[in-house]
Parts: sequence; structure tokens; C-alpha cells
Amino acid sequence: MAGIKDVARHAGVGVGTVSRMLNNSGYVAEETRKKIEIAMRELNYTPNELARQLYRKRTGIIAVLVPNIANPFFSQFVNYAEAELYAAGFKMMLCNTQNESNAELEYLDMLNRHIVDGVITGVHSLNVEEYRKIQKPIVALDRYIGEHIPVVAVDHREGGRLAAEALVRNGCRSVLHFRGAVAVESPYHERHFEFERVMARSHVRTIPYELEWNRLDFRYYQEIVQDVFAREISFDGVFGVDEIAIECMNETIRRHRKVPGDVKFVAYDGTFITELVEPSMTAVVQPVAALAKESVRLLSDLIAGKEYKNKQVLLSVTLRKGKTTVVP
Amino acid sequence: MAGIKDVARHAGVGVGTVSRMLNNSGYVAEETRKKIEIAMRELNYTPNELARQLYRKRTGIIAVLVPNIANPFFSQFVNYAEAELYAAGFKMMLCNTQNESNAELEYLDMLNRHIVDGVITGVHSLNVEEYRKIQKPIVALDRYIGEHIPVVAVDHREGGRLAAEALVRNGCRSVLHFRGAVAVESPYHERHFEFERVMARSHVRTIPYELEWNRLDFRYYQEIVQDVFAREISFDGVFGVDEIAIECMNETIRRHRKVPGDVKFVAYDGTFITELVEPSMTAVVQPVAALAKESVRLLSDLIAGKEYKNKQVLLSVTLRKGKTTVVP
DNA sequence: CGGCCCGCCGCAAACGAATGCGGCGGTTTG
DNA sequence: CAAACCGCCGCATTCGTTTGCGGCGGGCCG
Repeated sequence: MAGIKDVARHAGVGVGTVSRMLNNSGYVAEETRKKIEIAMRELNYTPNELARQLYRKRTGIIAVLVPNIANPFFSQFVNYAEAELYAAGFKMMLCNTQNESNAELEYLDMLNRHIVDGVITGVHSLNVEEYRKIQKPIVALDRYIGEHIPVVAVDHREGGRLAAEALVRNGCRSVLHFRGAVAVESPYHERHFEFERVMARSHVRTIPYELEWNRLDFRYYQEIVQDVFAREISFDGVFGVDEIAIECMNETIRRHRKVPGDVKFVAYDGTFITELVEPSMTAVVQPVAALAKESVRLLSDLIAGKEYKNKQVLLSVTLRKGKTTVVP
Repeated sequence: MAGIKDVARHAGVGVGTVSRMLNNSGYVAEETRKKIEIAMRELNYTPNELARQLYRKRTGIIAVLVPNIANPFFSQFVNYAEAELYAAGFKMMLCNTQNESNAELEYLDMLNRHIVDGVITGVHSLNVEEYRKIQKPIVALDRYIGEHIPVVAVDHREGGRLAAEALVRNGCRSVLHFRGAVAVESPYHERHFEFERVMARSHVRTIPYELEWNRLDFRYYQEIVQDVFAREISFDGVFGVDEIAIECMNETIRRHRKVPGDVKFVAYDGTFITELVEPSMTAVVQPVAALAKESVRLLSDLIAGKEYKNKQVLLSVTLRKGKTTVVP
């Protein structure tokens, strides 16, 4: 309620002096400093950040866009991103786009409205064109948007290879391969191409099963699994993102087939849920903490004025051995 | 870059007119309206929200404080809260306090700094006194803070009762009861008291096991379970929050005891992970969506100037039958 | 002793928008 | 025919800061 003017009057100085003291820029005598401190305490003064933001043209807020925050991968990502942003002096605005591209658009527009200083986008629904129009700090997670927008991604090719090799090593002959919708372009898909490539080379049969784009709710995954079993597909290995691999394993167990005896599983992402189930699942794990760290670092650089052209940070994945495969 | 003045000059009108048109308040002739529209388009004008916020003294941003967003309960809560806030015209600032009470304090201070219009706090680490000092819109999730701060909570007493009755019905004689640290006061604990009460009345032995306060990482839960089994405690029923109940079940299965044959499980919270495991777990489920909805509603009311005294919204829980108990 | 630098500080102009007030034509009303 | 009213609009102030510029004493140097 009390403004800087009130403090100044109360302390018998000018507003400039109070301001200088707040940001300790310029000279202010020790004695006046004391007087101002007292005045601030007595009036219970807190600077109004809005006025500062208006003058400085920055808010210190970063928007993080994710499709669904309840999804383990994204909740972990957001968790780390928040920590990194906080450490870098930023606050985080969270945007669950739920695949609503108008929500995505609205949040992007906040850059123009000066509400946020930057955006980290983990969503893929919007037309790429919309992003290109915006000449503001944006970092993309796992998506190539345009040459002026840096990307941080993982080496999905390597991920596909690791998964495939694991299943081959474990002697699988017929592998169920859950894959994202091919219609959507994403670095993301590389893992599927590479997976198929390695399998073909190793003469292992694969049964591709295409999933809808951006359906992250697990009810959907349950439906899919029901469908798979209804069709009496026979397989001795499974590869897919955490959620569907787990659902698939559960149904396998319910039908009294042995894991990993009869069927081996390799999950992709390796979030905590793969460690939560019994048997724990072998998984290609994405370095979520590093993804968050790099995203924030890149964005900070952009905000600080650094220019990036065709910048891509590629992080490597690892295979974590669980109990759904036998050979390491 | 272009400001309202530029638009006004470009359209040959005064700034007031442009402003009136933007907020359509007051009169502006159709013809001038057109001219301004053209000017806005040509200059690619977007109003600077910071200036508006300064004038209006509100930002439309709500801070949501949670201890750990990677925790399924909170990630679901945040998910719903974001949707409700968005629908109510607010943006969400997410704060992962990670039990750092200084972070909590810093975010509360944003109310004074006019960065956020309100706070929904799901964390319990800070001294209650700090909250009482703040005469701004705050809603507490599952915690009684003071008479001027509305609380939205679930009926934990009923939750404790439902869980206890389920285990009694299933014929348990000796139940392992994981409970939160009693040192911390919270409506939250009611479930444990009620649980013990019902068990005593039914002459079922309980083995209470006290957990540390606010440790939400699942490594910790693993340690606890290891400890339990190392001490060779014998039990035929388990009650605890999702994560620990699941860890405990996994270890039980690994030791070749049958679930639910030898040991029954009832989890508390009933997040998606209880449905993700095999066998799926019977759980007392908290109405997370409703919690979020009510929190937002109360906060909106507070911001709109409505006064609440000793307001408490109590939501009821339900028992969801899974496969870790046999009798419904 | 005069000029100059230096520590200290006040004044006023930004920042970009919202809005109360009053003015200006033109029409209705008494 | 004058007063009241109405649609429309510009001007100046306000929101609460930051900061450039310039002033004012006092000490130091030539």
C-alpha cells in the first residue's frame, strides 16, 4: 500500500535516493541509509514489482508448456525445470495445453504482451509457422521448429538401438512395437526407425502398432492393450513408452504368462513408474534432469542476448536393466 | 515495440480513444474504430500487459505451492488446478518448495510485491505465523492455518474408517500401519487416529510405523520397506499412502507371499499408480479434481472481495476396490 | 584563493497504458 | 430560443518505479 514516495517523505529524502538505496546503485550516505531503513520498516514497505517490471521490460517469468503435467515424464521434467529456473532467478508459469492449440497460442502470445521473458515448449500441437513469427526467446524440447529456435533433445536413434539390441540379446523372435503416430514429424520418431532397422538386420520379426498422437491418458493405453490381446497377437517381446509397456505387462501377467520367462519388455522413457512395478522394467531412460538443465541454460542465454543458429543440444540415453529382461 | 501512442498518432486520434476501443469502454465512432484497427494492424500492435497490470494492480496470476510436483498426488492436483484456473481466466505460477521454507516464504511475498493475485498452498513446512501476517487471498489445501484462511480438505476421518473397515472385513489380524510424523499437526492425521480407533474396536492388532515428515521421494519409501522386512515384522494387512503401500506390496511379492491371499493392501490417496500396478490396489481415493475445483472457486471468491470466516470445505473420499483385497 | 573533483542527493522524465473531466458540435426538449 | 442532453473524443493525470542530469557543499591541488 505504501509507495516509495511515502517512504521518501517519511524519511525526509527524495524518491531517487530511496530507489538508489533499494538497488544499491549510486551513492547514498550511511546516515540517510539508516533513516530510510527505519522509514521502510515503519511503513512496512515492499516495492511494487509491477512498476519495476514495467520500467525494466522484463518479469523474470518463464512459461513452460507441456501437454499434460500429470504424465510422469512431464511432471519430472517440470520438477527439474522449476528447480533450474528458480536457481537462475526465474519463476515458472506452467501451461498445460491439453492439446488445445489455442491455449498454446495464447501462452505464446504472452511473449508479446511482455508477461513472460521466455518459453520452453514441450508441446507439439501447434503449427510450426506460429512459432516462426515470434522473434523472442523460445527453446523447444524434443522438436525441431525452425532454425532460429534452439532444440534440446535426446539421441532417440541411440535409444531405439539400445532397446532393439536388448530385445535381440534376450532372444526375442517376435516383438510388439508400439509407436507414435507417423503422421507427426518429430526427432522423437527416430527411435522407431532405428528400432525397426536393427530388428530387420537381426532378422527379428516386429509387429508395429501405431498409437494416436498425443494421447497421454492411461485409460487410452488400457484400451489399446485390450485391443492387442483381443486380436490374439502372439509376441515374446514388447517395446513402447513406459505406460503402455506397463499396461501390456500387467495384462500379460494376468493371463498367466511369465515375465521375463515368456515375454520380455523394454520401456521407453524410464520414468519412476518403471521402477515402481514388479517386476521392475528394463528401460531406455531419458536424462530428464539434464534435459531440464540444458533447456534452462539455453533459454537464459537467449534472454541474455546470445544468438543461436541451428543450435541443437543432443543428450544421450542409457539402458537401465530391470527384471523384464534376463540378459543384460 | 509499438506503443499505444504510436497507434494513436498513426490513426490521427488521441491515446484515450485507442484505449477506450481496446477495452471497449466509453464511446468510439465506428469510423474511428476502423481507422484504429488499421493502425493497430499496420504497426503490429500488442498492448503491453505490464502497464495494464500496474494500473489495475492485478496480474491474473495465481501461485500454486506444492512440496514436489513429481509426486503423483500433487501432479494430478496441479493438473486439475491449472485447468480450473485457466477456465477462470487466471494463469498459474508453479512453485515446487521442496520443503525449503525460504522458497515458500519467497513465494508468499509475491503477494505483497503484487506479482500474484492469490496463493493456493499445498505445503506445510512454514510456520503458521508467516501466513497470518498476510492479509491477501490465500487458500490452504488440507491444512488449517488460521481463521481468516479458507481450507479445502477431504474427510480424512472417513478415509481412515473406510480403510480400517476394509481390512477388518477382509479378516486381517495384524496390520502394518504407515503413518505420517505425528509431530506435525494437520487435518491429514485424522485418518490415522480414526484408523487406529476402528482397529482397536474391532480387536485387530496394528503395527504403527512412523514416517518422516514430507519425504515424498520414493527412494525413501524403498528404504523404509527394506527396514520393515529386515526387522521380520509379520503382518497380513497393510495401510499407507500409495507409494509405500506399493513398495511394500512389491517386496511382499518378491518374497513369494500371495497378494491378496496372504497379505491385503489398502492404499491412501488412490492416485493413478494404484491402478498401474498388478494386482491393482484397493485404495481410499481422494477427489483430486474436486479439491482443485473448490480451491480455485474459493480463491476466486476471495479475490472478488468475498469474505470468509472459518470457512472449511470438506470433501468426502471413496473406497475403490482393487485386487489387493478380496471382500468388497 | 580559484577551480575542480567527489560524495551525496533532489528533480523530473521516462516506462505504457487507463480513465476522469471537460469540450465540442449537434439534437431534443420545454 | 435557450437549456439540457448526447455521442464522441482529447488532454492531462495516475499507477510506482528507475535513472539521467544537474546542483550543492566541502576538500584538495595548483
